[in-house]
Amino acid sequence: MTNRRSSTSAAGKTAVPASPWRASHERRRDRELKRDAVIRAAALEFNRKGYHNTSLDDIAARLEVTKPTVYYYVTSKEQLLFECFVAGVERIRSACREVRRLELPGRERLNAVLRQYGEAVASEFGWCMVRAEQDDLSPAMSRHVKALKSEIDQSIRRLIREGIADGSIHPCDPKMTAFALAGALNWIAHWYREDQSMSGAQIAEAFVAVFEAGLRPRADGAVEATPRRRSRRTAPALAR
Amino acid sequence: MTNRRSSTSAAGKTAVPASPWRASHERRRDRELKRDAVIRAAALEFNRKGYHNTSLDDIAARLEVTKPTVYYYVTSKEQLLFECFVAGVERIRSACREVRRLELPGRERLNAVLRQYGEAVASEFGWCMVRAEQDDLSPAMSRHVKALKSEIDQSIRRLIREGIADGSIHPCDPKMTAFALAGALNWIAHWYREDQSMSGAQIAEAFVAVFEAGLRPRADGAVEATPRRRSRRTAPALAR
DNA sequence: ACGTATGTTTACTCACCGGTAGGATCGCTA
DNA sequence: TAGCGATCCTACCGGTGAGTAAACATACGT
Repeated sequence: MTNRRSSTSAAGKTAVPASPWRASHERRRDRELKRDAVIRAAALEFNRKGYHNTSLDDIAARLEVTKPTVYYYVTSKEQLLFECFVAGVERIRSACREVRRLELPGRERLNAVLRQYGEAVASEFGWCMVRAEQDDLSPAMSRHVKALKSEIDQSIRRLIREGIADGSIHPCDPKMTAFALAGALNWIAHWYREDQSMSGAQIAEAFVAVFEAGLRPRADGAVEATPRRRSRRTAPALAR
Repeated sequence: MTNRRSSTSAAGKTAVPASPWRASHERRRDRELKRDAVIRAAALEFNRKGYHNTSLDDIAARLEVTKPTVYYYVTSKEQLLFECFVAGVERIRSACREVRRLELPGRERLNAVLRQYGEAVASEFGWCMVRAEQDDLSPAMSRHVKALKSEIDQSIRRLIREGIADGSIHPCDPKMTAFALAGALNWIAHWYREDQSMSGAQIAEAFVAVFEAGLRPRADGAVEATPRRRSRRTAPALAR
């Protein structure tokens, strides 16, 4: 849930059992916990019915409180969406940062990011992350969202360029390729609700395999880049 | 715009200049034209601001008429969205049908469909096509939408299977591959509004190239499957 | 014991928007 | 030119849902 204010100066384990600070610390901590619960509840509800079809009463009901209580932890419905978005996207951003330390060929680093990306999109915040549109947000927040998305896009493009440079990635147009990869992964949020026959990690892995191989048959007989577990089930759903 | 009722029995060119039927024919034709204009206006407006942030007054304003006039051609806002969806999707469906006649390897046939798919998503109806969610539609229409989407999905999967069978497509999981392809293409609708540096056809072509090649370098030196026209421009946008 | 922080409620306002009733207008036909 | 159907308007209704005011409750510090 990636919340700031996670450190309230000193820790609560200060031996003193009845420290005058403890209570206020615990309250503050409690508050954070509740706030996160509110955001999570919003994400779950947005998942089910979409942003516009979810009222704050719905979210409140899920938490078994009333609407004003929700407003006690959050200033607006818009902010709720924004926080959900951030929660989802933060995971990808950190993956982008982490990967820069790795001394691996570009493609491997890219794959690592894509895997995290896929899992994030399949998480409870995936829907919000993917559907948070400028239409639904104030200009200020919209800009913020756009900036975060753009940052990720640029990271992916850079990884692609680096991969091409070090020969681990087939020469291609970085921009279009990044769009294609991100799009495929983003779309997971649309069908994952209905078709949960695989875990987020499994989906991410399967997608990476698809991306790597491409459609055209390969000269070398390599069939699958990664050992695959077949999860055979009658699987519905589609483009949607 | 793919509208039924396009043939009103006889044609208007019956030599008789003042046929008593002509007027009514022309009126009927006129009506269809106007109806299509309404739907198109809705699509354009949904494009700009999203379904929920577009009021029927907005749509009416774009047409320089009033809301009841819109209702004269359409029974509900929901229907408007539905029609836009159908307009977009129909193009893909017909591509799927057409392609079955072609005596080509599976991959080529798949590519043909994907190209149409990409162009459809980049059209004015792309947004509606892609974003028409069950959340926004009545159960009945939602089912209808789902069925159409599913049909397309199944077509793509079949083409993939056939391609694998005839050796023109690298062995892979048809379901996941179809999801990845459709997702990448669907997502075009999200960024195409902001980044129109390429035409729909160009984007479709670029995507097909990406899909074909895959990320992993190829043993054969083939760099690009299709001769590419570079459209160099500073291009913004990203994952979104 | 008592004021004060914090947390939660009831009860409300207010704007917007989908949809409709009913009337005015225009062009065609007789 | 009276009449009729098609088209489009003004004016309205009703529901919904975001957001708020203010009371109420509980626990905390003193």
